[in-house]
Amino acid sequence: MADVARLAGVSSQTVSRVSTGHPGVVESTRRVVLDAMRELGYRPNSAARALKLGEFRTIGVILFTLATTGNSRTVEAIATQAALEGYAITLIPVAAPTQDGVLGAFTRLGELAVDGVIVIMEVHLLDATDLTLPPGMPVVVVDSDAGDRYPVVDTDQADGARQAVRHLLELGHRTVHHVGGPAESFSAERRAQAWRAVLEEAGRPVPPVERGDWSATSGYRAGLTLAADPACTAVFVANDQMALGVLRALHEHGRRVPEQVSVAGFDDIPDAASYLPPLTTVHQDFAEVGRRCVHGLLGQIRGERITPGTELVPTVLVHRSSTAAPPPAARRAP
Amino acid sequence: MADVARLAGVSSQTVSRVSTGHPGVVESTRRVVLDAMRELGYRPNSAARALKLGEFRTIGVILFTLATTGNSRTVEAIATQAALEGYAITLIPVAAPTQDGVLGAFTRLGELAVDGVIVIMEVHLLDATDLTLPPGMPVVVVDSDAGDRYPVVDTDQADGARQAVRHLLELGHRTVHHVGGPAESFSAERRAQAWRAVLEEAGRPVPPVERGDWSATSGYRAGLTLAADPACTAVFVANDQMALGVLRALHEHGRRVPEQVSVAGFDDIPDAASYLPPLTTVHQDFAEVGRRCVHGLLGQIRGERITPGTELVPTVLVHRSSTAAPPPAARRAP
DNA sequence: CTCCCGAGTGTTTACGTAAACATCGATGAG
DNA sequence: CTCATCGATGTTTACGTAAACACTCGGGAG
Repeated sequence: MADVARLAGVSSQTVSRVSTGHPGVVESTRRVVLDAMRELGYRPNSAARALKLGEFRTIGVILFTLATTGNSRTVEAIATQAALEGYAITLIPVAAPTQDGVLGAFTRLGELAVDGVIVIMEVHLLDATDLTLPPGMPVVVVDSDAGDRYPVVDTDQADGARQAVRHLLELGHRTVHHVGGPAESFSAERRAQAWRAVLEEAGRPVPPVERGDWSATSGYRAGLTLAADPACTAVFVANDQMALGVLRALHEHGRRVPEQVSVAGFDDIPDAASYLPPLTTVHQDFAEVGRRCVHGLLGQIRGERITPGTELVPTVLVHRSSTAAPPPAARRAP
Repeated sequence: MADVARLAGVSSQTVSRVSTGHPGVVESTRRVVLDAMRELGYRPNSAARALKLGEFRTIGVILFTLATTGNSRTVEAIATQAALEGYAITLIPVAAPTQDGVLGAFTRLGELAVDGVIVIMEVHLLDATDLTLPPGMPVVVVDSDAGDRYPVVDTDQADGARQAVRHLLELGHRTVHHVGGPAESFSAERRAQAWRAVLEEAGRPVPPVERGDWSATSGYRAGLTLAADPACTAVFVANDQMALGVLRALHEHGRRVPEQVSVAGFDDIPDAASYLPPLTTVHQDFAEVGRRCVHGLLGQIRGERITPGTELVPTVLVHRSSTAAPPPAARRAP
């Protein structure tokens, strides 16, 4: 900066004013400074700037994995929105979904140059670990029921599940089976709860839940059990990838979808439209989740009061070809 | 830090020595300082540290999107490996795959606190834009043919494609059709070139290439054309998601896979094992790509000489159920 | 006993920036 | 003509840290 000032024949403070876009610099001076900057290839040192300003203009994102569609799309949305607001994103991967792993990530966070954190993680693990967020660190949580302590942004899991299950009941199915996500997942839990609630409300029997780990392979395993049950005419699967596995299991056992069995998923990943058959599923608006996370976090960073509570992003059921009325034999007597 | 020093009754320099783990501090002193740190909730200011040391211990990653499996898995591998080395990852999303978008990302990069960059991007766009990497900024490129100017790490696209096409020929198919990725993609281009080369080498006819944009939907469109061509008995698709679309198109037109048409993909995304039928595909080792990127970049950061050239990560063909010998009528006369 | 050495700790300084304050010159009102 | 005012620019300072150097003190060699 001093070099630029010397070359431009001004003080370093004027260079600073130009580089931060402050007003009160006459156009001719500004031009000279910009030329000098270009000539010397000057670029501001962000460490010094951060030291001076006390802020990094960076947001940390703590998560387990980018391998699930939901996470990677949420992160992308967060990154895009943050960039729009002039913030960068620092990824803090948790090595393993264990207490130690989480603890390690939070320790690293403490040493990291971030103004706030977005935590994409089941709250169970947050609780199990006696992690200490650096005091005063703004935080927003995704995919968790920590609404009583932190601001939480999340997809309206329950409503999405309700829409899917009601849709299947309205088609005339006597009841709806469920392939759930891992028990530790709060999203999975809420989808399962809503499924159960709709069935109970309608006075329908509640079949036992099959469980998977979100992967297509685990969905396939669950599907094998369902395919063997002739009473099963409708399945609500907790995500699209497991639904893919369920479709495969049903297909391999000669149970046609949707003629004999209806299948509905959750997420509406792009591939779902190309499944065999194209999947009816609950569409999640990941971009909106990302947007609200960043908005809430920047609010805190700018000093707004922290308001715990959960912000829900609405979902919408996308009808495709994997759901239909049950075969006549299985139809419920009126 | 001054407060800690006062409480511990030592100089701030001793606090610094403790916090950076320098030797030459006697155990008793160390303990007192650590206690003081804990009591005051001290954590080092990374901006000041970065300013003093002239390094941020952060790597920037520039990419278009996390929506493709390849990108998100590569990023995850990079993040994990970087964390192991004590580096954080800053994501720099490119708003739009246009020159302006790329330029914007590189401009932001200039102001960002990073010690080096990993660019996950087609080199075409790098070239089209007159972007200026900050001089002296270490860089590693993925998915590009910039090997003459930058160090490049990439999957061995050509060999993977060769394996897939040869496998199909060995099964007895007269030739192999191809559904390629977008023309701007270097990966897509190399897969297509290798496909063509194998066919020409074997003296087989080279059918026209169908093109998609990596999405399942675009694969479906390409598949519709192929399904209408009775001479088509084998297809090599440039990624698994498009292969999913091709499978759907073939299925809807009553062409059975693999009895009538064989399909091979590229990527080996986890879902591919659950397609109908499970997909034969080329497995990419994204984790290894990420590892080598970080390794190469850290080498540069530590001052090793830059060695342009491409490092190829091997691939392996995974045999599943979507490929088989062609129907007798289509079999090639010996 | 003296001197030197080295381990342990303290003091000084600089990293690059921007806020706060100081200065300067031109303009317009009285 | 003088002086207050205001816009443009310069000077000083502090942000929190760690390297470089300085100092102290105990112990061993001569």
